[in-house]
Amino acid sequence: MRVELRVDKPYDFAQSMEDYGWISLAPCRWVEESQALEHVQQLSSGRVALVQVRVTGESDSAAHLEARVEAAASLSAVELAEIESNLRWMLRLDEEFASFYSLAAGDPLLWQQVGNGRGRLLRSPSLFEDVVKTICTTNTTWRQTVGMVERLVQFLGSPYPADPGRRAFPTPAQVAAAEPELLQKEVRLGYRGPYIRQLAEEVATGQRDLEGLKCNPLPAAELKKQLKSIKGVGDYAAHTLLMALGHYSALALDSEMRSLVTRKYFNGQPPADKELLAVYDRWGEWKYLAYWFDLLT
DNA sequence: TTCCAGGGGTAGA
DNA sequence: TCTACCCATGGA
Repeated sequence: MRVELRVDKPYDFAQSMEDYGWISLAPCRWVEESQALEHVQQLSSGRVALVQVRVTGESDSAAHLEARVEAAASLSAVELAEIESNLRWMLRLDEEFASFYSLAAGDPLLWQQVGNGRGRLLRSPSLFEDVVKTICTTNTTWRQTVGMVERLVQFLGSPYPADPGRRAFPTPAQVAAAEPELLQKEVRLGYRGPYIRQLAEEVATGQRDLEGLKCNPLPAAELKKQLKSIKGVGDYAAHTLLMALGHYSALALDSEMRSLVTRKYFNGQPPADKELLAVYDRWGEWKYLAYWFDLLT
């Protein structure tokens, strides 16, 4: 089965996949030989599919992608539509970057980085998955983050029938049903375990509508307030998640940003946070992306 | 041993 | 609003 996807140019698919660490987190995987994003998805029907996305061509104004879908049995039109919608969200194919590009065009160094179509940073199909992954990046190393997410998927996610070693990201109900001891001793989430389990419970019982925030017209400040009401989500995580929701006006200040900005703009002398953040003031609504590609430069 | 990683919760001022 | 202190885990 196949799903066709179209996105306005400029768009550099392979580079965009590489640009955000989520590509290294289960159940995502980059397949070098075929230059494809591989992803295991559990659909609302409960069925699990293996999806491979790659570029097939381009026209004057658009890039064309194709997703090959494999599942135990053939999927319904509704299920394929869900996969298409998941992929459009994950790759941000419907986000508008024109004003970012026109601003970036005024900065030769940044333009050199993003002009060919970067900026559509990878995200997860559900906000639940992005919140959990983001909490797993706090106060730890990237290496441990990769391990925590991998074990969450392996211990709790539903298997892809044809290759049970591949699993989908666990649903809120699956995480909520997990024994706290499993999250602690096997998944090794550390003190994050109770936060993640509590969130899963809130979402699974309908107490918290996370996915409703995805297409919510609320201003960023209000979204931030709701995100910060999740235990384990502070300023850094909330700003990372605002980025996931398509709001780039807030910077996620972490040890990495601190060290980059201190080195690059303050001669190695650590500035106050206010001063540090002010470096990107002129980018207004696009601060996050301006910083992100400054980091990758 | 101690420190600290792509921080955050809590209590006390 | 700001500050100290605590929090699991694992590598340096």
